[in-house]
Amino acid sequence: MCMRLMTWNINSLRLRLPLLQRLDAQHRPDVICLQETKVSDPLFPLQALQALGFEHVHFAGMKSYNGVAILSRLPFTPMTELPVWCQRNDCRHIGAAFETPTGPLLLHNFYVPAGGDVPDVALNDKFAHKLDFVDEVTRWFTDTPPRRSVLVGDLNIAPLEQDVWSHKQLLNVISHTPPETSRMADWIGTGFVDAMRHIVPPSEKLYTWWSYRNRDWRASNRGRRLDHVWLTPDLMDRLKDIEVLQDVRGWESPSDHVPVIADIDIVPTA
DNA sequence: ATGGTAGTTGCACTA
Repeated sequence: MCMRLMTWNINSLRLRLPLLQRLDAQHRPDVICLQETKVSDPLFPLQALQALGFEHVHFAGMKSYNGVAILSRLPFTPMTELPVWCQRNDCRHIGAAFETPTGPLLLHNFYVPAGGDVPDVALNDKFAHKLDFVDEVTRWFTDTPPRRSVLVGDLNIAPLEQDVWSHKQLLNVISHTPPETSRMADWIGTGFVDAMRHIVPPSEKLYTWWSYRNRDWRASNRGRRLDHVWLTPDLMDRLKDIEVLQDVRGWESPSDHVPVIADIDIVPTA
């Protein structure tokens, strides 16, 4: 038996509820981690999600920007002792603790700051915030090394050459600059494995995001892998498959990110 | 060197 986990930057939960319903019907995820819900907590569409079968829901949202949510058919305990990153309560991280037949499983759902346009911390506060955010998170995982953990989300960094459509042309474009990719290496180095690249070799192009600003995203295919699934090594033998749902980018009124599904076996071996 | 599109909001901001 597998836990089917989906992560998706939905870019407005209320606007794209119909897409979420369609995804649910087609893929039946047990747990969904959403980013950029863009809805304050009092306006969160809890009943619509519970009607889909997600009885257990944890969310942190604000007006207009950011916002993360975990929707689950399985019971979990929300993490309540997580740090406030960069002294801002801007709704970029929540977590959940599951009990499985093979032991506990901790789930982190992150929305890392995008970082603006200019890759210079002296000129761009948003870029400075992005780097500071990753530094703080890295320090925290260094101090509390992850065990039996899954970390997913829109991390807004494409770390490898084949995670972008043109390594050379994007080296000075935020999401693929050396200060970002080196920080991501340090972050994952606190104790995670890049599970997507365990399934799809690093020599192959792999994207989860295509800009709205390209007229024909499929023809130009100028994508980036900004969304990630990381597992601690003690869970890697439980990873059965990962799938990037690229077709969803071509659905009616899509998000600019597509969902990623991970199947994790949670039943004891004989 | 620039502009291209989308969501939320309220005539600007973020991505």
